Amino acid sequence: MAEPARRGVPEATVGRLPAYLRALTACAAQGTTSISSEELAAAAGVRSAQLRKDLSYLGSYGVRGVGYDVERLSSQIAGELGLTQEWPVVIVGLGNLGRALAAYGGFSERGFRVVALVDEDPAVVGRTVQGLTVQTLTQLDEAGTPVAIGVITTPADQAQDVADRLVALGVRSVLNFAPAVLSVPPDVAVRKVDLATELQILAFHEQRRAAAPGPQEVTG
Amino acid sequence: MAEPARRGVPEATVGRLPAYLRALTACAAQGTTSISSEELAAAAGVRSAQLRKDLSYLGSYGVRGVGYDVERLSSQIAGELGLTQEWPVVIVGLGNLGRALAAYGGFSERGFRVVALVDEDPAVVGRTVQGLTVQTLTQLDEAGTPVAIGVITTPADQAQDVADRLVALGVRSVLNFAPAVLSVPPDVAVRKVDLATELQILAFHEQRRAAAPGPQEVTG
DNA sequence: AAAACTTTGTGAACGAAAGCACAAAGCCGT
DNA sequence: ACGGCTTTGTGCTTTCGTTCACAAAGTTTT
Repeated sequence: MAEPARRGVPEATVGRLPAYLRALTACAAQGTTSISSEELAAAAGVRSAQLRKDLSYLGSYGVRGVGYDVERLSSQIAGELGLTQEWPVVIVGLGNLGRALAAYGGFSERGFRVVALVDEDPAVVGRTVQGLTVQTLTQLDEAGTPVAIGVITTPADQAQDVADRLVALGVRSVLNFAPAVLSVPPDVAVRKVDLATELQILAFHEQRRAAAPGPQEVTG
Repeated sequence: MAEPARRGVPEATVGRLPAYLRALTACAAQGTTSISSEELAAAAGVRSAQLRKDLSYLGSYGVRGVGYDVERLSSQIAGELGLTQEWPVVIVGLGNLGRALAAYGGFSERGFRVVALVDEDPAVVGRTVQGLTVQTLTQLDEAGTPVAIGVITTPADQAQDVADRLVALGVRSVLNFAPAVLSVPPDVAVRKVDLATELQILAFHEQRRAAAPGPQEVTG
């Protein structure tokens, strides 16, 4: 097991690793112990050449003529994604979306634990949601709870302020659901999920279909 | 106003148009009537050169030495995105996320109207949520309600079946929140929003920080 | 009216990502 | 042990996206 030359996994590859991991997990659940790049690629919705190239960035974990060991590749990817440890997550903004996320089981399922819920509305602060007492950002700060990832589900006009305070708290990874452009220090990672944007992109294609016939696939 | 040579706006550009539109709307609300590419780019979180190139795909709507007319550019982008008409949306799957989306005001705000809510759970079917009666996919089919965009918020194992039935219903744009790879005909547009994937990508960067110091920005 | 200044629009350079195609490497049957 | 078969890993090519840098085009000042 030589040290793989992992100088820089391309961002596009990183974006696909979760899909590979999910497909592998499904395979393992079915009892499959070995899988070819062709099969795994199909399960993950990519081309086999792309899958092999992606995996090559992590090192050589396949066996020529056979394929990949499901168990081995799973733990390799999980390790690469940092899922061997639990990351503490705070959800800021307990509106409809924030509450839905708090209730979502997908967090704990794989390496993430919601350790705090934050809102500034006095009508919500102090209440218990999903077994956690809702607190203010100030209270979270004073409590000194370690937090790695911040999920922002506040209205857009509060998002920047929340982001600033999260960064001050030591959070260096932010998942932003608010429709706002966040400006953060360069060592902070921000990912944006925006429902309205997605719908508008779909509307663009819907609109174009009306004008110019001819099928076209759209990938995320 | 010559016909712009709009043979193919790049997908990457389409993905940024909503952000531009949002920034322009904010400007208009502040009373700004004209804006330079530099300012608008800053508001949208991109480089000015990229903004200008993006806009150039839609045609020339700026004035050299001055900038862009906020009102004019807004309606140009809105038209390009197909936001001049209302798109009927159906939400399938009324779990936590589905209900949160149903309650979310962001739909109607800009050209989208939720016309139906669908679930297969008998305990939910027939109930009224956000002023709409929850129905089954079969009922939706029989009712013949026109639907352009389908939002899937079911568990992963039901997503493909739902997608198939939506496509059969005439839906050609799908927004998929379920962690599953959907296979659809080539003329159907699919966009995927996956919380777990986003968190895992953040975990990757969080993990890498521990190993290799040195700041790096991450864009969505 | 002409000079000075500002900002757009875009050709060209650059870089990242995707896809192709095949040699290398391992299995299996004889 | 060896030949044939399968599948990986990867150099090369092509496509796509971003950034640079500047001429063209407009505004403002004198």
